[in-house]
Order: sequence, then structure tokens, then C-alpha cells
Amino acid sequence: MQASSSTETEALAEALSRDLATFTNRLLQAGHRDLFAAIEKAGLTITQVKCLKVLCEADGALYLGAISDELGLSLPALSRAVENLVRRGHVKREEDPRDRRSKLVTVTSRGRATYEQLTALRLVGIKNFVAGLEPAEQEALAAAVGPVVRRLEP
Amino acid sequence: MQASSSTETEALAEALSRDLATFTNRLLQAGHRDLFAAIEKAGLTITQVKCLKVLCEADGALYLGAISDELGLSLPALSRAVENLVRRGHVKREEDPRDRRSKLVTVTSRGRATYEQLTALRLVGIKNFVAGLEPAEQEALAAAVGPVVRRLEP
DNA sequence: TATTGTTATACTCTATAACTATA
DNA sequence: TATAGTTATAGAGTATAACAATA
Repeated sequence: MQASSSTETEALAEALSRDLATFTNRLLQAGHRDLFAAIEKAGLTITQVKCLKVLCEADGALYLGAISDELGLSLPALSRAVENLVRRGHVKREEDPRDRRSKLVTVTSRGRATYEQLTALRLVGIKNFVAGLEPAEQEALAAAVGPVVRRLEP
Repeated sequence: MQASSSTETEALAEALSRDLATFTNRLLQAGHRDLFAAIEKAGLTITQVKCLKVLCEADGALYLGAISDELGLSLPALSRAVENLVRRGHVKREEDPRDRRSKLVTVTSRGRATYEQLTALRLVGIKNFVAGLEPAEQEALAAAVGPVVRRLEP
């Protein structure tokens, strides 16, 4: 295999980037409608779902301030979002015994179940997209994407 | 090469779908912040950008109703979005001479330029992601994604 | 006095309903 | 009478400012 020149490398990266932009557009459209419908049916907002995501991916309890930082939202906005999640039983909010100004937020099993249902629904959309690809295309994608995902997110 | 069994094929599709979900998450995060900052700086909302997108990808003028259908928004919401785009010179809105109840909306060169700047900015984020990949990973992705994009969107 | 979170207020975006103009 | 779009009004979500409780 020949070494590529710098300009060739750049051109490849440029073309690949454009293709990836188109590709992700397609992938996002898949099942978008169903997912939004399910979120609305669950009485949740996008912000509340993002909040659940952060909490599900965390190992334990998080402070309100930590969540608002993570999501780039104001503390009042997050406080209200959590308030709704508490009312619906998706999270619990408790005083930190070591600093009673702070509140610790934790996902409940119900909240985790809801989040996993939504994640599964998104996956359905992607699976439908994948099912529309030819076997050779699927194999090439798996061979290309798998290693990248494994390397970046272990 | 051996033919795969049905269950093997399904397992491949399942694993690939999961990887694609993770992969697109990464790709979307790249440059997300900068893009939103630029949209805000331009005095636009997400809805208005989507509106520009629809108009830029259309060949000519579109009726207000057609745009609201396309975006799944109410006519009043779209009417206000277009109103702002008109004020900022991104689109022009004219009576349809053949049915004076209807309004025809067209992107101006300024609106097109703005949309292209935003698209370019999104591409910058993706390019940064691609630049963080190894050459072999880039080549494998290009070989896998390119044909799919070409087949689905000519 | 500083910090964590909540409540008060104002603003934006959206949808439904009422309205105008044209067909 | 029906249709395309606008204006009126109300509801949800956010941010800034003011506040309460704790450190």
C-alpha cells in the first residue's frame, strides 16, 4: 500500500466528513417521529429525558448544580425539570446530609426503565435503517464503525 | 466467503445498530456548541434555520403551508418564523399572483449564504472528529459510508 | 459573606381559536 | 362556503433577579 500525500489525505477527510454529515442526517430521521411521540406520551420534555440520561449514565447520585452544568441549563430550569421527574417517580431528590443546602438526585428503577424504553425505541429506528442496507454494506459498516466505537468509548 | 445464517445476520444488524447509535452520538456532539452559538449570534431560532434549510433545498418558491407541513409546525408558528426571516433579509415573501390568498416564500442570496455558513460550521465539527481518527479508520469509514450515501441520496 | 437551591417575573416559541381577505 | 395566512390569547420552558436556608 502506498503512503498518501498530505493533500490526498486532506481530500479524503473532507469527502468523508461530508458523507458523514449526510449519513448522520439519515440516521437521525429514522424513527425520530415515534421517539418524540413516546416522549410526549410519557409526559416528559426533551430536557427531562436528557436529565434522565445523565443520571442513568452516572454511577450514583448527582447534585442539581452538577446536572445543570452538564446540560448547560440554568439552575432554576433544571430545578423545575427535576421537580416534574420527582412527581412522576422517575427520580428521587434528597438533602445531602453532609451539606443540607445541597440536594442529591438519583434515578429510580422506574426512571431507569423509562429511559431504557426510550433508548430501545431509538434503536428500533436505527435497526430499520440498517435493515434497508445490503448485507455487504452492513458488513463494511460494522467493520469500520465497530473499532472506532470500541476505541473511543471503553 | 461463507453464507451467514439468519440468526448471525440478525446479530450483526443488532450490534451494528448499537454501534451506529453510539457513533452518531459522538458525531453530533462534535461542534454542537459552536453551531448553536452561531445560530444564536445570527439572531435565528432552530425553527428558522430548518425553514432556511427547506427553502435552500427546494428548487424555487414554497407556500407557507407547504413549509409548515414539511416541518410539522402550525401555520401561525411558521408565519412568525418567516416574518423574522423576512425582517432579517433571509427570505422574501410575495403574494401568489394566481391566488392572492397564498404567499410564496423564496430564499434570498443572503439567506442562502447564512445557511451555507451554518452548514460549513457543522462540517467543521465533523472534520475535527475525523481528524482524531487514524488513517486506516478514516479509509475504512470512507469505503463503508460513501457507497451507502451515494446509493440513498443521488 | 458565600453557596445551593427555590420562587418571582419577564421573554420566547408554540398551538388553538378568532379573524381577514380571497376564491 | 372553503381556504391561505395573520392576529389574539393562553400554555410551556427558559433565563435573570430576588429570596431562603445553610455553610
